[in-house]
Amino acid sequence: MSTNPQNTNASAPAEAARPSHFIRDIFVEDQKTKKYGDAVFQTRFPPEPNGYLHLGHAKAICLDFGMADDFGGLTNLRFDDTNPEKEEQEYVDSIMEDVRWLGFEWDRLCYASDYFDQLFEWAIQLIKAGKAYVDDHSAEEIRQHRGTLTEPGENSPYRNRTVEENLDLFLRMAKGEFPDGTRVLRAKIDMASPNLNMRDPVMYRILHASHHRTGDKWCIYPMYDYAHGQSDSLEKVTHSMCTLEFADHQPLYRWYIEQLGIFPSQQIEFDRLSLTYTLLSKRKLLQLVQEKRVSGWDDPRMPTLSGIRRRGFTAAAIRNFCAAIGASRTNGSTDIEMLEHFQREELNRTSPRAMAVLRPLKVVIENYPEGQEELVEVANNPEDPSAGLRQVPFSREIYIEQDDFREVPPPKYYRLSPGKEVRLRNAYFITAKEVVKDAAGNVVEVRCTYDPASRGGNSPDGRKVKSTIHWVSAKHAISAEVRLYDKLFINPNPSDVPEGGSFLDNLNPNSLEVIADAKLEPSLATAKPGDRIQFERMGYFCVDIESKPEALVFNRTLPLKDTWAKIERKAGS
RNA sequence: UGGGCGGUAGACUAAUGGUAGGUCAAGUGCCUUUGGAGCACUUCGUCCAGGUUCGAAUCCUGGCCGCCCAGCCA
Repeated sequence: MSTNPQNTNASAPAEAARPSHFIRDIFVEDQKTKKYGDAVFQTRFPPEPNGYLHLGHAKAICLDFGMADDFGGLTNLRFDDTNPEKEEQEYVDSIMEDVRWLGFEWDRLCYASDYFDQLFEWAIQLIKAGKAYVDDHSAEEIRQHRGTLTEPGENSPYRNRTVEENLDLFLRMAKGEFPDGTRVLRAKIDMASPNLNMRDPVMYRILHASHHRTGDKWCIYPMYDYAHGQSDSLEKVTHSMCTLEFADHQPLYRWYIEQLGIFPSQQIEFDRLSLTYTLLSKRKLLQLVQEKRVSGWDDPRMPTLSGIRRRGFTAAAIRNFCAAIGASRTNGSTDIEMLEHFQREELNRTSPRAMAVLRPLKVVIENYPEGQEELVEVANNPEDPSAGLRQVPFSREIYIEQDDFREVPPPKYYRLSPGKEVRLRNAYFITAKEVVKDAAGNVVEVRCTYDPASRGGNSPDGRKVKSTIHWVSAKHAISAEVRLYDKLFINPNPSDVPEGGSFLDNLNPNSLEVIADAKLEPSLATAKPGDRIQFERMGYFCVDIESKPEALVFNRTLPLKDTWAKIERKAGS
């Protein structure tokens, strides 16, 4: 079946229960009425290999493969490669990788280009039946004859050519006798149809372009509408799911199938995924890549599957998210927080913890013996005792987060400040005594004392402390580059721009902050690309693909929820 | 303005003529060696107007609002 066992986490709880939605209802009904007899349900995921897959495709993939899985059916991966000018092998490779990463395996690998011969034969059949004709009009002339949304189109003067003449011309088109754009093959339907797709749609255009799979065999290529339904039909696809903008194409999808008398696949349209603060348009994502607004298709800020994978997102979280949003026919916009929720839910459960100080502030513990060091025992994951324990070195000089000390604490600030006591996680209670400042008046060091009796983090006298902060022993710390990623856009709807503006105006100038020299606990020295770790109190991170043992690089996947930041924000506003 | 498709809390989504429910977000409290996590509680909704019905989010009529369509792209 389609779920790839390599990508399912055996220890993970069952994925979210399948909520009902209208597509599931159709499957249930078709199963009940045995609409397709004893044949198993067949679906397909039909990307055009002209870009990288993104979260919108993840929704489609989960629906195509997920529905088939749930009903004992099969799913094909089919590349919709009818336009040689935009399609490349690089994209087909990335698409296969992404589908598998998401956790799915196709039954058959197909290409629309596999059907070029059959499609050509069917075109001849339609010509012979008087249902298709060669039009000598230019693209411009065809457009002029198409009419408008409110006015019918006009018949082309070439519409009534004889079958013989159409056949001759079409064959010569295929032989390469005519230059690009000089003729097309059109279906003869109805130029007065209120549905513009039915106004004698183009079936074939002349394109002297090399195709990534068929090479130079063809110089005419079928249009999407002429290829898609028949491809579905050839693969015996029972449920052909696509997005809402194709609803107007359904009459044409059915027209070709009916005229040809072939297996009747049914098209079902659902709403495209729209996410706040996120752009899910291949064209615009391509622009970001080409204009180098991001480092590439796999920039961790990109909503591409390769981007969020590099960012540290997990396939299971994306699947759970897709299950939660379901499918409908309403166009709305899902809060990005929903996606982040499912990601945090999984990472909280599965990520080992470590201590890392992103913006170091030196702390000297004055009453801790000079030269002394010790190992403290720390849980790898408090959510998962089976993750075990590790030893973390402690010594007289440590780093804490700059944010965890305030010389003048604001109200409700529980962390370190002069005279206040806090707990160093898994280590000791310390009390701030005095600060050391540089010439500019910045605090560069905090002098503290510790309570030797509080080892492990509890005082025998039962004394409570308001806050626990993380730390790293200065002597043992390792350095790493940490990349803090934030939303790529500042506007919930990146496409929402004033007249004459561009979505680029909504780019978040602070979407990436690089910390060159973060201080990490030494256990992180062996972290490998792809490893996911929670830096305690800071967020979920993963080791970047560029990371090397001597030059570690961590990406922030998501910050932890930050209640203090919320309090501060409210106090500030 | 022709055609197609839709409107359920701030967001997404159930309820298929019979108690408007779930998730996210927001808020309050509890708990806590991550201001994390967890737990409990709370706020907030059927686009409008008529009609059918014992009963309407659901069916009917009429409005209003939103999205899609005039590529030899998919």
